[in-house]
Amino acid sequence: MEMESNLLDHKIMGVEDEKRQRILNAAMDEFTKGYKAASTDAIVKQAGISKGLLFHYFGTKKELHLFLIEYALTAIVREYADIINMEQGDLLARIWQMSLLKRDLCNQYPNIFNFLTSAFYSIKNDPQNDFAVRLAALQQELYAALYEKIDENMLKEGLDKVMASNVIRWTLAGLSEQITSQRKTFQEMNAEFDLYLEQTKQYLDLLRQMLYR
Amino acid sequence: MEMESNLLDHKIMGVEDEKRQRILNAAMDEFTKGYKAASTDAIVKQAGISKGLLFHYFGTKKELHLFLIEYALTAIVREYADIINMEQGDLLARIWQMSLLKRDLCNQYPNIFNFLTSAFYSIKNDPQNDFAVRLAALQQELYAALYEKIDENMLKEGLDKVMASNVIRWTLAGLSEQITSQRKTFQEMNAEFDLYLEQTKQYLDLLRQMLYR
Amino acid sequence: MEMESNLLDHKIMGVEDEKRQRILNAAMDEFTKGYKAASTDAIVKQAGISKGLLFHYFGTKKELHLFLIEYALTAIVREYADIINMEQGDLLARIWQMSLLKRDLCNQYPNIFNFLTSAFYSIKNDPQNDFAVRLAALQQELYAALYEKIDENMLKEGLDKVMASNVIRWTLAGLSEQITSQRKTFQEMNAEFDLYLEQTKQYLDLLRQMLYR
Amino acid sequence: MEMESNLLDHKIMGVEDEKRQRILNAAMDEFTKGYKAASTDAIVKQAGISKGLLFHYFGTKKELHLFLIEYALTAIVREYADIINMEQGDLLARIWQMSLLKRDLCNQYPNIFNFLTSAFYSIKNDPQNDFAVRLAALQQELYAALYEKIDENMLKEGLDKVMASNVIRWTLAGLSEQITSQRKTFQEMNAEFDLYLEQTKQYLDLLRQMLYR
DNA sequence: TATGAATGAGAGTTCATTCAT
DNA sequence: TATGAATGAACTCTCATTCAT
Repeated sequence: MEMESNLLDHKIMGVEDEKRQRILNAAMDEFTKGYKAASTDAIVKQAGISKGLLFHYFGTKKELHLFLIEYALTAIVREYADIINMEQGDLLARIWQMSLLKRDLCNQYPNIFNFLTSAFYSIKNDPQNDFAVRLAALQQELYAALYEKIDENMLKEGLDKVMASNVIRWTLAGLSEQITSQRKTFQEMNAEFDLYLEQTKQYLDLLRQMLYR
Repeated sequence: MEMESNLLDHKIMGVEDEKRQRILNAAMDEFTKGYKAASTDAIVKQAGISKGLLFHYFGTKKELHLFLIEYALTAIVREYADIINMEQGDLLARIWQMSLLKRDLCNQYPNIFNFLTSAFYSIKNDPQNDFAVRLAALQQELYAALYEKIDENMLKEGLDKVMASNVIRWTLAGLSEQITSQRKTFQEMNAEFDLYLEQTKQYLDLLRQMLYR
Repeated sequence: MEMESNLLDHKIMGVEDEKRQRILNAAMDEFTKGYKAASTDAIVKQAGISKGLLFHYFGTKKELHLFLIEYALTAIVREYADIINMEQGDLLARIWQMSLLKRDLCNQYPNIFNFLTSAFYSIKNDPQNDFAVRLAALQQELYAALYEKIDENMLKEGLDKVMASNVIRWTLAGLSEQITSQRKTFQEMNAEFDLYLEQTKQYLDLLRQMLYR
Repeated sequence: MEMESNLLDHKIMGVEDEKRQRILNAAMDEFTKGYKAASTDAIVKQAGISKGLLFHYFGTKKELHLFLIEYALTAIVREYADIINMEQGDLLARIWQMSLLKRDLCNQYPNIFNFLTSAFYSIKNDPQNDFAVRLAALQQELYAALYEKIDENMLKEGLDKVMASNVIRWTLAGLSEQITSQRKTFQEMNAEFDLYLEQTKQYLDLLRQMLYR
């Protein structure tokens, strides 16, 4: 996962922290609607900057979108780096660690996961975008790093490793989507984070009973 | 599920079958990109009709979109009606029945499931759309009808009924999305349907082992 | 001079004559200011059409510009075709023929010569435009066809053929520019055409005395 | 020719020589593209100063343009002052003197003649610009001073004085434009200056034979 | 003086929608 | 019904100009 590439060289990285955060979050929020449906007007309005400045930083709407995707992926990879590198073969334990870390990430970028889901969707359906291939590869790599390092010996006899990790992944994804599907303000989200953790725990327990020896 | 409402009164229903099919499928294909990204030009081109005719039938792009959603939901409900009404408490068995029926549905409307997924997504993220509430309710109702009629006695002791059905639902959704994520032509899709069924069977078996007594 | 290429295949050629004329003339007028300074708003306003239609016909402002250049060159070549092909070695006589033909051309496209002068200028100063090379070649070819077929025996002893034709060309160009430099409405221009011819005749006489035996 | 007006009062004149030269030349280069096509960004970049400073000196892009025109005209008038005032009635001899002086002028302002040609063009085609009238007058005055003081007795019998000076002027203008039409770097231009002089000499000889007794 | 980040009016372009035929 | 040329509001993007430092 050598993502960090040259993100740090980007113009926007020279901007003061608080402003950058405002711009990136405004853009993530808006792009969650889908690339085409997102309006640069809405972004600058929410970020409290002028139209010109956004394009001064990012050149085009498309470049902004691609930058955001790399930025979000990088942020996640950085946040989860320890877990990714950990030798822990207990996938469910690793997922629990990840859930705990989510709070920090969502404090900084409340919409980061919804944005990425939407971005993968947008790009998948844009056949002209040759970035799609690279992005799919990155996503695959991230999934592999997060979900596939699983110790087969912990699973019930005869359980297929890949199928098991898929059931786990899809269940967690479904739960996550169910919870964020109701649009919330940032405060509400923070308030409910404990609820989210509680539910995650319950599903992880269920999956543990079902899949582990 | 009283979906059929007044769909039959719609102008398009008076059009000859083959042409209607062409129009609806062209629209589903295009709207799968997302509402905003879909182009009415592309729809009429693929359907082989004129711009004016499309708007003669549907009034506006938005009405076309909403009509399509109701139409697709209705088609699914009609196809699955027997299963929905069946007293069969074995959810996994019901899902298997549903999978078998999918082939017919996809023969008529190759893109119907992708379209609906995309449509729910588009509408969820469009706060101005007051149809969103009604649609979410319909979706919820359909999920309840399809996934929640489950005989508790078949589940392992102490297993929460709702959680179990969620795990099942999310797993099947994940599988479905994984398979259709590679864009295919219609012929390819048909060819691989058996593969899809085979995989579905394996996951259903796994879920059965996990969740049933 | 095989200019006519595929101009006739262009969308705009399918439009009714009078409207096409209006659009092309409006565009020539406006582009005479220079490419950048020309406003598509001004063009559609003068042509009495909508913004959308202009872009429906030509795609982009740049394509419109290039189309106009080819169109204007083609019109001139067609108008002067007989003269170009004529075996007449008396350049001054040929130029007089051309002057007489100008009236028809300017009746159809009042600004065609000013537009072309401006267009060559715009393109020469746009280093990114790879059309520049082809255009310069076309211009060169046209000049050669019009000005360089000169019978050396008619010139005074020892007179360089190329220098003589240059003096003629530059003098006529200077005269033409002097006359059109005062912006005129179409009616005025037509009214003064006889004046222009009169002056042309005088300069041709002068050049004849100077250069011919 | 009372051109110098209040140029010396202008802010820019207080700036150190070398820097002023850099700014004026950068602006001339850029404005040669035409007023609208010229970018203030490109000017400051080439001049090596900041955006703010340019506007501090000149107020607006338009003021900069007008200043440059007056500045360039003044520079030419100053350079040619002796020739203008000289009682020499031999126009061709005067033009030869002017050609020799051009080298110095082009050493200081490599693009000055191209800039002025372009500037006259830009302003002529901008009907809103009320400076156009005054500028045309200035240009006319300069032409009169340079080209029209011609001793009729030197011309061939019956030759119209004005027509003769026009032929001379237009021929020289055509030659000049032909030579500078190929974009050159400053070094190249300097290198070819002798070539330019050689050609000028040839055309002047030709004109002398044709027009003089 | 000198900077360059920031602005916003205005430009080119798109596309859902209309309407004469 | 059926067409597709025509419209114009809304979008992305540019660039002369301002201003806090």
